[in-house]
Amino acid sequence: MDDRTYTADAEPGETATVAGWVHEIRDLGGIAFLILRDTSGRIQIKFEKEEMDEAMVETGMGLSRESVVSVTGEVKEEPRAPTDVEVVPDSLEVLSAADTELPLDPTEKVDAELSTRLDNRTLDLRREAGQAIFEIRSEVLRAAREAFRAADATEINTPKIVATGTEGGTELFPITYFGQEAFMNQSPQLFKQLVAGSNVERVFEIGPIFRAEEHNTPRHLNEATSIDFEGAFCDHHDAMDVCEQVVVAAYEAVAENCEEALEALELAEAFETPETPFPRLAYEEAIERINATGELDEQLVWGDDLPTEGEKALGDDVGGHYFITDWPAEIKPFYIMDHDDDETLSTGFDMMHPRMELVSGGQREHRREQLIEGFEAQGLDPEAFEYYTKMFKYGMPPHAGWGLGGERLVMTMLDLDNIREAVLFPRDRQRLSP
RNA sequence: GCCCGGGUGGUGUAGUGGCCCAUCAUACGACCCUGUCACGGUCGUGACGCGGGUUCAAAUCCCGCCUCGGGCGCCA
Repeated sequence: MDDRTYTADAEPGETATVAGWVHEIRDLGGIAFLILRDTSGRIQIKFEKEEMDEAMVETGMGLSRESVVSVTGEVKEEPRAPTDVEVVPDSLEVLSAADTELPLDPTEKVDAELSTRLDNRTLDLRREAGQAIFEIRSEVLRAAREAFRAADATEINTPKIVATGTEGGTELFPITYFGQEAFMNQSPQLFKQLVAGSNVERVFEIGPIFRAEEHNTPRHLNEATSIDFEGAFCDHHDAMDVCEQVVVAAYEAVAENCEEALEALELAEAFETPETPFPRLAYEEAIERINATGELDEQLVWGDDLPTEGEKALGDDVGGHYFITDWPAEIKPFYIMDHDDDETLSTGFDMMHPRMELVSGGQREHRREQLIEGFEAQGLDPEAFEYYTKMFKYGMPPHAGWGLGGERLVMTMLDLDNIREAVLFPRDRQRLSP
């Protein structure tokens, strides 16, 4: 198919072969128009029935929507055509005929529910808006990688099949590993720390995480893409700086390189890169501001985790991305370091979009004694994490890092209603296929 | 895990006890139409998630199951 021309590249005056899907056929009687769609756009094919090969016209007029065809003919300038050019066909080949009844309508004359769309993702991605989300997602990941490289971080890949969980917190998917009990990893946390403790120093990973929580919300997935950073000789302030850089780089790249996709999503006008620096609110200030909004029935007190309603009230109040820092030590995991001068305060931070939490991070506990105490305080057996704690005996530098929900980044960036829109084949409480 | 709300032609919907052998759009089939661009016109095919119950009468009320979505908790 070397000689195939994208519909967007077809130039008047040349003979070209275009190939794609039958988007629509408008048969006006003596003349008919076939709208052919490919990844680059659409082009009109004109059929003048009295003047063209009878068999070709018959084949063309008999095509069902979404059939795949290849058309060769002269490309002509034509002001009456939708793109100002049209193809006058010499030959037409049907590469794959489609059933006449489609499970969803790629021309978008009729809506489809998310569930129907996910069951028929291939057809769903023939819609401009469907394609646009994943073009943008790809750009977000490209830009994030570039920003990490600019921050001297090395891309790594850590195991997804593990012997023990990471933090004890969320539920894990159990699997059988050659007769041994094993789990799907919920986070690269421990492994990226082990690499940050090497000469590699600064690492990032973009990969899947698995969480077996039976939640059923528009912002949770059981298989998600985590964008992780960990850097040796970094404190939580440095980690927040990198976080901000990566998120802003993603927005900037999308604004610059995804104009068409943003237009397809009707976001071209409204799209804005968040302003930096993101405000950094101490936890204490955050609960005070939430209380001051009066949105909550009960006032928050020191030590409370932030309820969803409170996060939203604060998000509306702040109006953009922001960090919450200096959490009470007791509600952050054991591997997060506490402040030197106040053990009740953690160096843990969250980065928030007004709609939801995007990032969780902090400076890590690199002192082995304290780390082991932390395991015990959280009811975990340090013995089970020997592979991890052992390395803290051989020179573990101070280090910090964070994890960013990739789908949440795309979802909030594009103002999607449901996080499943940002995953090709989402895994949720009830969906295991396709 | 707890709680709430849905499931009607291929798709998206109207219908909350009789007006329904079920509305509308789109798709599909047939016919007409030489510049459409949501092409238009005429005609036609096609559906009440499953099982049980209440009632003279059930898409509509009740129970169970299946299935989808949402809220909370928790989190990325």
